[in-house]
Amino acid sequence: MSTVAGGGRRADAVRNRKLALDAAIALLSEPGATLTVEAVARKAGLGAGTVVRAFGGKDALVDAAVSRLLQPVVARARDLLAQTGPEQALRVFLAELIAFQSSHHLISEQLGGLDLPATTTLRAELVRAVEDMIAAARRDGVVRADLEPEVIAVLIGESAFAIARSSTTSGELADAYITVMMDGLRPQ
Amino acid sequence: MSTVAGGGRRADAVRNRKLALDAAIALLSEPGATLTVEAVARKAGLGAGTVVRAFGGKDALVDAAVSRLLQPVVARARDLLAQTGPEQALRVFLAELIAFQSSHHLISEQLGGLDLPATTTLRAELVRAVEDMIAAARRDGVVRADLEPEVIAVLIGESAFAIARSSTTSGELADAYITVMMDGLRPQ
DNA sequence: AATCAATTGGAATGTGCGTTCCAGTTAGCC
DNA sequence: GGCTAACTGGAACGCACATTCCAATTGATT
Repeated sequence: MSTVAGGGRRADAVRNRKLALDAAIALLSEPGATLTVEAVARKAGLGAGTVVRAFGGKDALVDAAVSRLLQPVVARARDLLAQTGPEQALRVFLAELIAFQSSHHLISEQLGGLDLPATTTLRAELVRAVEDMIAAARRDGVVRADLEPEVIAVLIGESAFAIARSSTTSGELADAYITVMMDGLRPQ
Repeated sequence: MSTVAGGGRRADAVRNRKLALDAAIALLSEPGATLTVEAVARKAGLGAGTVVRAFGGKDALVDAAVSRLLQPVVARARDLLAQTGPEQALRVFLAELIAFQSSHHLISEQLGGLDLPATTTLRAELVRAVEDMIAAARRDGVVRADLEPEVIAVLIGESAFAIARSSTTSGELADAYITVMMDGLRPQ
C-alpha cells in the first residue's frame, strides 16, 4: 500500500482519493452501473482528472476498489475455517461467496483486460484459503483424497464465480450448485 | 439463371458474405485474436464497409459466426444421447464441450454486451439437450432425483464454460471438474 | 456492347472511452 | 496576510472501434 495518511501529499488530495475510492466501490455494488472514470468522478463530486491523478490510472483505481471489497471475503474464509469444522466452513463460505459475487457482478466484468496486481494477489489468497479448507476436510476424511486440494480450490473458485453471475435472481441455482459440489467432493 | 439462393442479391455480395463469415469463424478460433470489423475485413480480403453491409452490423456477424460454431456442438449432444447410455453421453459431452470452449474462448468474451439472437437460441437448445440427458439418466436411476433436470442443465452450462476458460493449458482442472460433477450428480 | 442498379473499398464520421493539459484555486508554511 | 507549490475541474486530446458515405467499379440484363 502506498500511503496510510499524508505521505507528503496535501490534505485535499488525500480526502479526494478516499472519495474516489468510495465512489468506485459504490458503483461496483450498483446493478447496471458502468464503471467509467467519468461515472466515478460524478458520484464522488470530483473532476475526471482528479480521479485519475489520485490513482495514476483507471486500472489502479479499480484494483484498489476491488481488492478493498475482496479483503473481508478472504478474512471471512479464514475465520470460518478457524471457528467451524472444515466441511461446514466450506459449505457456508460457498454460499456467502456466491451471494457476494451476485451483488457485485461488475467485479468479474471488470477483471477482463485490466492489470490488477492487488486483486490478483487477493484472489490467490482466497484460493489458498479454500485450499486449506479442502486439505483440512480431507484430513477429517470428509473430502475425497484422489484429487489435489489445490486443483479443487481452483475448480471451486472458477465455477462459483460463474454460478454467481447467472444466479442473480433465482438462488435455486446456487443451492443446486452447492449441493452437487459438496456431494461430489465427498469420498466416493 | 441469375439469382443464387440469396433473395435477389448479386453473386459477389453472396460470395463476400461467405468470405466474411469464414474469416470471423477463423478469428474466433485464433488464440489472442481481436474480433474487430477491421480484422475480419483484412482476413477476408474485403473492405470494412463490405463486411458490415453484408450482415447489417457487427452483432449480426458475430451472431452468425458463433451460432455456426455452436451448431455441431448441439448436434453432437443429440447424437451422443441417441447412441450411448445417458450417463456416458453426459460424461463424454462434458469433456468435448470444455475442449471446444477452450479452443474458442473468444466466444464467451464476445457474448457480453452484444445482442445475439441466434446464439441465444442455440445456447438454449444446448441446455435443453443436456436437460434431456439428465432426465434420461434420472430415469435410469443414475442421476439424483432431488434436483430438477432443468436446474442441473443450467448449472452444467454455466460452470462448464467457466472451467473451460481457465483450463486452456492444464486439462487437469477439466478432469477434476468432470469427476466431481458426475459424482455429485449421482443419487446420494 | 451498352446500360444501370447493385456493390465495393476505404476515407470520413460518430461514439465512448482513458488520459493529458492548463488556467485558476487552495492548502500549507513563513 | 502573503507566497508558492500542490492541487483542481473540465476542456482538449488520443485512441480504438463501429458505422456511414460516396465516387469508382462490376455483375446482370438487354
